Amino acid sequence: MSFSTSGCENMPELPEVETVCRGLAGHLIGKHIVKIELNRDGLRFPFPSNMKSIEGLKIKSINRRAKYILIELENNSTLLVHLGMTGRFKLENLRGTPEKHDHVVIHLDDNSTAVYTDPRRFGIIDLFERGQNHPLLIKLGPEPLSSNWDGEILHSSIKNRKSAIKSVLMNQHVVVGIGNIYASEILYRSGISPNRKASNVSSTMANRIHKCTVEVLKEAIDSGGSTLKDGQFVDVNGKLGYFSHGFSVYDREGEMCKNNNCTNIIKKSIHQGRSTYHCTRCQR
DNA sequence: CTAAGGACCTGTCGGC
DNA sequence: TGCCGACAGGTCCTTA
Repeated sequence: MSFSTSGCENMPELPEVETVCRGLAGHLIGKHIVKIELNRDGLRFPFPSNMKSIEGLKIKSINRRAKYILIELENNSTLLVHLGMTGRFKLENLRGTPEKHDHVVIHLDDNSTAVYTDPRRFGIIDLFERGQNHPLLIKLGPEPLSSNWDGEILHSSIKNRKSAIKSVLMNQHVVVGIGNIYASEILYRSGISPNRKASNVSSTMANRIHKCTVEVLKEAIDSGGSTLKDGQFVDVNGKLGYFSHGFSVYDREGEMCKNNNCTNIIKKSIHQGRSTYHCTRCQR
């Protein structure tokens, strides 16, 4: 029995990474890593030379920081994983036929495996010791769903920025976890144009963005979590979460605004080379 | 410090 | 059918 669905794309923003973490946690915690199989030298960065040192260690917990998955092991080691654009995990009770982009296979003591697959190889897998600060984690901004972030903090961190609010929301130094899809979704719900200069976002607007960010991300996590629970498709992919959630504006160019009294058509524009979607009437 | 653009990769899709 | 460019959900690095 395999727990992975096949042929799925991956879409890792905070809710998807959170869903992956929960899926991994349910299957990995308490097990020992008997072998780690590396099928290439690295992904975006070379794998650390001491990767084999985690063989024999027990998996204690799995946490998320921003879009990073942190697999905490015995011996104070932490396996850090970033899914990039196309990374995903497949959980297999018995190792199936290797697929083309299966780069890392974690073999567990019950003969199951967790397989990291990533066609574009923008992902990251690294190892670091607790007490150390991993360089990729140091400069990250606050977690959007924590008490370390609110409308006032957002307002003060963006009030001098000249870029469009959409670009700033995706800046992981300002707040973590928001990517290209949820940036559009959050601003739509906030009623704020993605083109608005961040410095022109008032305190009131910043509070609205904060509230809508929390709502949008939590709803997405909930829909991802519900797909994990049904047992039939215990998938650490995240696609199911997106599917059952549905988007209000993302990828809806030319379609009707979903706001009840609005008959406008969703427009597509480009910020920093990334597609943005919004309603010019509902968002100002 | 901020902002903009290129770079890293493969796969897919639409147009000719 | 084949080729070619555009584009895809991330983020680091360089340059101004």
